[in-house]
Amino acid sequence: MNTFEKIYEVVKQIPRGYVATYGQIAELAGNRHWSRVVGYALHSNPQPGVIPCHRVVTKDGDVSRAFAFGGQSRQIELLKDEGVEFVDGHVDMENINGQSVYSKPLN
DNA sequence: AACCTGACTCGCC
DNA sequence: AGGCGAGCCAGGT
Repeated sequence: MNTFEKIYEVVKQIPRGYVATYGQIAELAGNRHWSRVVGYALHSNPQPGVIPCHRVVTKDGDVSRAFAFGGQSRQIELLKDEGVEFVDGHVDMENINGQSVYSKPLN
């Protein structure tokens, strides 16, 4: 399984209402240094509709500025619609489900 | 075929 | 405290 495959697997397992950071995904995929690759992998987005790339945010909880899916606003709306708390235009990194962001087990 | 760049993040200086 | 470099992979020029 190549790097992209792993990344996609991890991203696809992000539960609704949660968000994951690039670093988190990279780490779960194998190496935390893949954060950059994670972004690129999502950029390719080979399987739209299957890979919830809108649930992936930066470590600051901000959506990617180059989100080519309808704009950051669109991504934020989607997340809000899933129950993700937003504060000042970014994901509430401290209060999602009472936990810290996406601390759910990703296996 | 080699080099550059890109949806990132962390550690040093 | 802010800025810069390093580490990863794939696709385009």
